Amino acid sequence: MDAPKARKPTVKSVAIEAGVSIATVSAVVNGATWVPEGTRLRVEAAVQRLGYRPNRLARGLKTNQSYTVGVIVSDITNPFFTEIVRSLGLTLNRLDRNLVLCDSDHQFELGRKNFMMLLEKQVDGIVLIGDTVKDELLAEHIAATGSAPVIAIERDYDRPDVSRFLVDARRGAREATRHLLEQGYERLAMISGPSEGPGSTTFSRTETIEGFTSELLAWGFDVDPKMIVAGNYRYDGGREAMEILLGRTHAPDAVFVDNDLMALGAMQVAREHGLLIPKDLGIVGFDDIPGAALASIPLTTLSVPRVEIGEAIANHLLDRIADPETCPPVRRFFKTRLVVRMSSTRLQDHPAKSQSSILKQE
Amino acid sequence: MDAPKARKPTVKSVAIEAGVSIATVSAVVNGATWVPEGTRLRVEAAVQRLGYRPNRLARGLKTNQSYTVGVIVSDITNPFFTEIVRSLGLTLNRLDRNLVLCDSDHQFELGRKNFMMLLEKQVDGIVLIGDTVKDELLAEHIAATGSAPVIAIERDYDRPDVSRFLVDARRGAREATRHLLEQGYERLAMISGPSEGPGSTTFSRTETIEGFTSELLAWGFDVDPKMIVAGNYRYDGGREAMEILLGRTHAPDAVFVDNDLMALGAMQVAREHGLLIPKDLGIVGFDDIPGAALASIPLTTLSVPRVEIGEAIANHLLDRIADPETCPPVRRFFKTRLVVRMSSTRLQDHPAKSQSSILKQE
DNA sequence: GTGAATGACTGAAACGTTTAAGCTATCTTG
DNA sequence: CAAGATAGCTTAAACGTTTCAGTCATTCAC
Repeated sequence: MDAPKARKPTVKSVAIEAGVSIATVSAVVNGATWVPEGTRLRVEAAVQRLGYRPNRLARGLKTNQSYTVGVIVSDITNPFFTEIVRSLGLTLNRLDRNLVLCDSDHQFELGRKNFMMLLEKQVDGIVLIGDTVKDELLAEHIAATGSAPVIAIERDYDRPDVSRFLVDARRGAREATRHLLEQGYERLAMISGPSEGPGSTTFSRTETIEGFTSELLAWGFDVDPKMIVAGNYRYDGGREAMEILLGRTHAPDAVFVDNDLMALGAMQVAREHGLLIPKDLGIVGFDDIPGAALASIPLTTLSVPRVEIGEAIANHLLDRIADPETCPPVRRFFKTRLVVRMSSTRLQDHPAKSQSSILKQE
Repeated sequence: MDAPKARKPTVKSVAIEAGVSIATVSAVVNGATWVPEGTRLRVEAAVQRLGYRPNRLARGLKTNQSYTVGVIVSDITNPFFTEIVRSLGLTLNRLDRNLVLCDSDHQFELGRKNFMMLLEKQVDGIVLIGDTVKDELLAEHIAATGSAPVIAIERDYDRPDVSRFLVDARRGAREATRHLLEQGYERLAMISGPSEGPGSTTFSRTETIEGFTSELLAWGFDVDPKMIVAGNYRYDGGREAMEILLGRTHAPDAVFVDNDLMALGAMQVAREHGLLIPKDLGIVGFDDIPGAALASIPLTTLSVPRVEIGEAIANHLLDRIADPETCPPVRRFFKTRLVVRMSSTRLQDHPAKSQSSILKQE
């Protein structure tokens, strides 16, 4: 009466079509070597004819591998994270794996939900970007048998069983601070990550603060804790922090900011206050997101090898998945590179420097 | 001798632990109503004790739903796409679904690979962002029985079975063009998407060109096809296109650009050529990415409701998954909103306008 | 010409779920 | 009190794979 309610083709239908057993079909599909040319072609023809595609869910159930890795990122909108995720995803795709993306929206609660979900989905590995997954969670679930390997970036979990891919933020911070001092700035301030809640436990936060203060001390300055104000790693957080700094009786003449998003916000506020950049105020950011170079005043910043990090994570993860024994967790560091742009170059006679205040608008 | 090689707990282990059948465990886990308080608590206790978490792969295999939707995006790095994906992902998470992200890197070949992979992974739905998935592919695989619903944005696939969430780019383009003309610009040019290859079949590309030309014609200008040059929707493409335009004997005094990334690139080139923006050259972009407002000269652009689009996609997709009959594919439009900033306001006496050329640097 | 080895293939169990159908004891109803 | 309904549970078959242990010819070594 009506068209035969065709179901999706399976190994079974292919087997029947090709006149072999399902085991043979499976062998052909998975490229076993023992199948002779003749049968192989017969099976392949059947596959073609029926448009058969293996069901990866079923395969995963049997082989206990989902060929999927999960990523939990606190905010995919942060260009720094976006590029890492992209590089990671492209590399995984190349290696025939998929990436399920969870944005935890800076919330512990979502981070938790995402983490659970990924485990239930039997992901082969988990990449944590940001610090919205608390370590209790990790403790609880890595201890469980057969857990997927975990790689964290941006957070130095104190567990030997999670790999950490970190940026040498302390060295970077010292370099940035030194640069500002060399440019003749004298009242340095810093805008860092939040002091509590999500973002407060990032590796970068503590390390940059230490780098900043130790460099200042090395130059004989003393460090006023009031000059280190907490932001939230977002644009508006940079704005708020800068407002606070400019409200101080002894306002800074330079500020080192823990990420570019906040640096951009801070810069904007400074200009709204009528400050000339870099003359009245020097700014150095962190991350070197695309927007840094394109800002009204191009932003001096610490560049981080994002593509390299993404690829390294993917490769390490797959190595660990393949054989956790021969590939133990690592704690690897990536170096930053100071990219000097206009926002901090008071000494070199930059053509635009003296007039930059004219730019302030709105 | 050695520790009992504990496996991951399953319904079975829970059943044994609680002294009931696996069917009962399943019932409790899935919140069936018929299980009396007593047994329910007993089972829940067992779940707790063993740390049981259902295996979603197995569940998916049985129920034929993976609780996962796939996204293929031509470049997640484009902030416009990033925000849509984010909104989509957050909404899906809220509805207890995951999102597997595939970046096709502007390549048809990757788009194809990703599409196949997603189908094999039995995703419940596919969202196409960009045009790296060719329609032959869709034709071939949607025709197949039991295919997942597909939603496209940025590309108006000519198939009644795919939902399309589009931006009313023509109307937007007309509004942008009118705005430029009202500001007194007279030699308008346009930078659009690529004329062939990936990007060339986006809805926006043809629609903006039509909107642009029809508005010009309505004002009595005639349209020189040479004044519409193809970019690639990326920053560098905007730069190249602008170089071409500025090389023309009759260089334009205003340019409407099909997306902000290219607009930013174009703006940069114009300034490197010593042009004053908006005095010598007016620019209007499309998308209103965060960077647009923060650019050296804040960019006039057409704002698109990204968060709303992401949410709408998620909701529609889940409706379609739940019941394809009562929820047929749709073709929905979203309106743009012209956000006027400095890059195009020649008439209003903007404080910074006359000096903006000073800014050019590097 | 026997036994072993090889080549080509198949049967069936298993992976962890869901779910329809069945079963038993108790409760209702007339 | 018989017949049916219901509550509370279990059995077992699926879902689409992979894979291990066979099977059955054929070939090979001696």
